[in-house]
Amino acid sequence: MLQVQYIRDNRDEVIERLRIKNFDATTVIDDVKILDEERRNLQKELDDALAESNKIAKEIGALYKQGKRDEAEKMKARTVELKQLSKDLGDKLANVVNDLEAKLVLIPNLPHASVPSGKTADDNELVHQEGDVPQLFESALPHWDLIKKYDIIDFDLGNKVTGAGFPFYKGKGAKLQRALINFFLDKALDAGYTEFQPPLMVNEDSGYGTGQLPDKDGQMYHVGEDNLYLVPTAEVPITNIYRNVILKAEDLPIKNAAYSSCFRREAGSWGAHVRGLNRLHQFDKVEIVHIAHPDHSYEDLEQMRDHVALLVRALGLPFRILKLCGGDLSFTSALTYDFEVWSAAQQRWLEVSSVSNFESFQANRMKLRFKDSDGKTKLAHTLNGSALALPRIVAALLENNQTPQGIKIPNVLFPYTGFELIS
RNA sequence: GGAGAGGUGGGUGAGUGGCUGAAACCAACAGUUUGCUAAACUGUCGUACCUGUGAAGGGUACCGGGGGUUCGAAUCCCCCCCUCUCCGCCA
Repeated sequence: MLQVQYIRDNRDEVIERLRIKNFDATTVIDDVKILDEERRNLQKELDDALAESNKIAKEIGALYKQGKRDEAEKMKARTVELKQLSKDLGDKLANVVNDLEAKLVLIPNLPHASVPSGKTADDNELVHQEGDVPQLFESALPHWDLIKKYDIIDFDLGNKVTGAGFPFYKGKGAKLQRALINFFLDKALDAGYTEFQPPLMVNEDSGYGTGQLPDKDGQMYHVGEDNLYLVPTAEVPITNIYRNVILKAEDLPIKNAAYSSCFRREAGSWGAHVRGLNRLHQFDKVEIVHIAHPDHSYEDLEQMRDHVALLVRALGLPFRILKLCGGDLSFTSALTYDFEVWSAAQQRWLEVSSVSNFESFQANRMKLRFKDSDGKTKLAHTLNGSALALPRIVAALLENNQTPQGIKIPNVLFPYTGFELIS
């Protein structure tokens, strides 16, 4: 969430920039200003009342020591009043703070100055495209048929054992998964990332920290018995490592990478366009997370973008990079690049990575700060991106690389798969 | 699952009702000394909010979380959470 102080000092600018996200913030910002002023006034009154209480308590203590019981008893009358007063003020203050918070969480992150205006995904800006679109032979199949033909991924078994969206990977399909994960992780290590294996369940505080809670709780699987959530992405545990932490400036940037299974309920988002591997309840992903100095976070973003491009390129997949327009940008993001690979049999682009700079939006919520060289404690910037998400990469690989003889594995994966063809 | 112990500042750890936002030590930072390193010495050394706003200064809150007793709570009482140890079970 945004910092109150920033809103207070830059009202018009905030409203103006949020227009890019097609968000009219006028009312909520003015509410925030009013509530914030109320909060400060109440705070002052409360502090004054408590200060007087403290002073009297000290005097009473002193009087008791001198044996002046009567005088002490007399002073107690005022403390009764003050106690009631501070209780009332405290209650009022708590209410105002609650209302203020409730308003603040409604305000999206400010888009970066370079974000194009626009309403839908059609307005996203194409910033890069490379690779040749493969020409498939006559009897080429979409991946959901290929996986059956070669018996490498089994949705029916998943349906039987768990339910829709939980496939089994078998034989060379399973090996291919493992190969991709290891390939992605090795590349991350080459690029200077620290590898983590995070817990696959997180507590409530972590859900709030990265913003899945309170709004998007329906998207996570909840283990009620222990009040834990299955991670929708490794971003959640990896970023929450730094919740309530004050780092040193020289620690930045922190670059972490983690492979994890990801669990998403995807309630209400199923349809014809999400066949096969296009959308799953459980999938695998390698995630990269940066904690960056505010002055350099956009350099980090470019670095991450380059890293993801390197991965897709190495796999030989035609891809394009889009800069999301204001309307398509997520609530929490300031700037996002989407990576899409061409899926030859489906004849469509599939999103395989989303690389975002959240600036201090997440950091403010989870109190992720650092001590800068000027001695001041400031909010850090958080960034993350997929590097990469497996299922759609697999879908594109299968479709694009199919030949009458079988599916060709990209060269870079040979050392990991141990085979060159799925036949 | 059973039994017990415990949660205090970056760390160790003192503190059982007012003189404690918190001893001491360690770490860290700055400086003095120094051919270099080390050592020694000196100083600084929590966070948030309000006020002031160039800084300083002042006020309030925070000793796992919440509530209560009291003029006054890290300290007493109640509830909750978490961690550790031993036993049992077990990948």
